[in-house]
Amino acid sequence: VPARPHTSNAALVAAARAIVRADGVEALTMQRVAQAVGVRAPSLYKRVEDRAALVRLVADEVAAELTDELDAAAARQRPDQALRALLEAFRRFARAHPKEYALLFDPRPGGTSTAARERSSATVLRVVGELVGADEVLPAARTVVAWASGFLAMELAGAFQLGGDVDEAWRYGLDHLVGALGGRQR
Amino acid sequence: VPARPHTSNAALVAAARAIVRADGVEALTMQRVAQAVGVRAPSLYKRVEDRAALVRLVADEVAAELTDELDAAAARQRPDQALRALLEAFRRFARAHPKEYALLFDPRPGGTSTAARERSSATVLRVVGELVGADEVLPAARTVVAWASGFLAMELAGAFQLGGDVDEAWRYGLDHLVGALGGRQR
DNA sequence: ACCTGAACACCGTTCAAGT
DNA sequence: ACCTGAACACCGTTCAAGT
Repeated sequence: VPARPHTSNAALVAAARAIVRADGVEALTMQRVAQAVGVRAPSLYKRVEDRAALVRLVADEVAAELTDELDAAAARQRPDQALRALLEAFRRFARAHPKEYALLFDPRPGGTSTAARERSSATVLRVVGELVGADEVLPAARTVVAWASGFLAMELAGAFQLGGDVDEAWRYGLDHLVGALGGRQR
Repeated sequence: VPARPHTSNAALVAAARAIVRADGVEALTMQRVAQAVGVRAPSLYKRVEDRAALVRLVADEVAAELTDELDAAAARQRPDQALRALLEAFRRFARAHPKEYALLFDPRPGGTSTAARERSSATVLRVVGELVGADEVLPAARTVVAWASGFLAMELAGAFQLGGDVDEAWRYGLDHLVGALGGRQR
């Protein structure tokens, strides 16, 4: 007598993501996911290799959404405005979904799949490339992403502890960085 | 009959740090520290509040060493050269002690004490302040630290996967950032 | 075909009992 | 004063047994 499924892969990922959204990756335990979908923990291994694979599924979903928002925001005419809009969208997403965003830049088990990484890289490379040209696009994109991800890691961790206006610091970095990459001319 | 100590606080921190250096924070378990200093895990709680406190002790030690190296490197005449030297020292330290460095920018339990944070902030603020002036020092320092820490988080995580020269990307960011903050005009 | 309880090897932490 | 074994409440994961 074959047993009927009590859950589905989609329900698994949805439950896992809800836990990450609420309490962060470290709260994503197999037992908690199992409880959320109405089975016992060992049953999850019928649907997913291990915990790291489940984390990866959530990370890929989040990465896809982030990429969509970056794409939409960067649909501007002038390259410097497109880059500014992309970076603003990046920060908006990170602040709106802090725990899910943190997942994307977490080096531990899980991490984003290479496919998801490539898709989001493509958007940034296109926008930065239009601003600085093909010769410099790779180092320029790395500079921009390093700054933005570093800034948000610190902002979300509450690492800006010396007072002052965090929005002002973001704007300052954005202005100087986009300016240095060629946003001044034209 | 009072029992004689089998270990010391210093030995505890030294053992904990050796584990972090070798295998990263996630390998720092109470049992492994206990084994390294020759006692059982429960005994550690006579010397340290809990695991997070032990992590913090290691982080503070690492932060102090990093600050020393930043201070030494930034002892230059021209502000732009001092900032460049400080950032090069930052990257050198991170690459020489990747696991210990990662501890400093890890938001999880532990983290650096506020005292250690203030000491390293002071160095960066002084150097950046000499370059951009008092008005802009806070946002400028945040821009620089965000970029450098973001870059190293990605470099150490192996997140630069599109090929190209990582050293070139670092130099590109350094040049454009220091340039944008006033390093052009001498 | 899927779900389960029981088990294993780990965690951090507490605490009464030893010396 | 310090150390210990035993215990508790967790983890992830495996697997034989159920339906």
